[in-house]
Amino acid sequence: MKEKELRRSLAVLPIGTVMKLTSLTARQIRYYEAQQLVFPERNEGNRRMYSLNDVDRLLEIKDYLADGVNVAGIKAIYDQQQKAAQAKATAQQKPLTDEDVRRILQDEFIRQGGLGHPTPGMQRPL
Amino acid sequence: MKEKELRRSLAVLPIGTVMKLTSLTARQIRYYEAQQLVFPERNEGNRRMYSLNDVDRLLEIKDYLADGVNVAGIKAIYDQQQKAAQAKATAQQKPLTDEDVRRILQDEFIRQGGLGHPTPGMQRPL
DNA sequence: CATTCATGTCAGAAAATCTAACATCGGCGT
DNA sequence: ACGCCGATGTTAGATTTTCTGACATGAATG
Repeated sequence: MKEKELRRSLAVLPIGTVMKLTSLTARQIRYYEAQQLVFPERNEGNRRMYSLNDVDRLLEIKDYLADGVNVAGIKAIYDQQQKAAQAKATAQQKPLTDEDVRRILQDEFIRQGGLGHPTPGMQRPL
Repeated sequence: MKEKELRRSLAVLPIGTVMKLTSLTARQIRYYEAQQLVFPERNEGNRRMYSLNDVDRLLEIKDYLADGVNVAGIKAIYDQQQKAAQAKATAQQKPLTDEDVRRILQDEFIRQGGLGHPTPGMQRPL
């Protein structure tokens, strides 16, 4: 079940796609980031890249706002959650080793090659 | 299990992302399309948009090529598969109605709002 | 050696995204 | 009523990404 989590947290979506998936405007999405509600990555060219988890979170934010919760409230909720999660993580140390991550990355979603640009000549030997 | 299929076939990835996920160059990806091995969608601005299924297929193509199968061979394989799938589809008619699709779209991945841009004022009534 | 296949590279145009600034609009306290 | 603030709209100019089309190349092959 670990590769699914990785997949969902891979930042692969540009803001245009996220706009369509959430029906939010770019303005809104960037504003929520400025308010520390989402934390998209940036690609080499400084463009925001979102994961499926980010999309989920944006949809959540939209729900909260529609329910009358303001941005500060939402941030408080997330800060709360994060503190709880952190405590839990501290409890059960070392749940996933670097070795695990490497193995997973070489798996289905990113098979032979994947994100770590291999040298151009790299090919399965025979 | 149907929404997973939909998710995987949603065209949400720009070519830059696909390049990273597959370690293919834009040139290669476009060439495979010209050779009818993949069929990305286009967005309103004519940019290619890929689904996770497309990524899988590109990784497959990469494997085939590494194994010495040329593009014509790969195309033959896919044409074959498609013919088989089509026959099967003809056999069991109407496996998924438009209604089903609509219901699924309104579900998890694209929840309230989703792709079908609702009017700006649209909000859950109270 | 001339072709063909798969890919590289380049140029110019168009689309997408970025930041920063200013505008608007609804609610709310005074 | 007034002014403030939170959330969003809009615009401008710059930068990045992607597009198509053309020409180049290296390996294999007849």
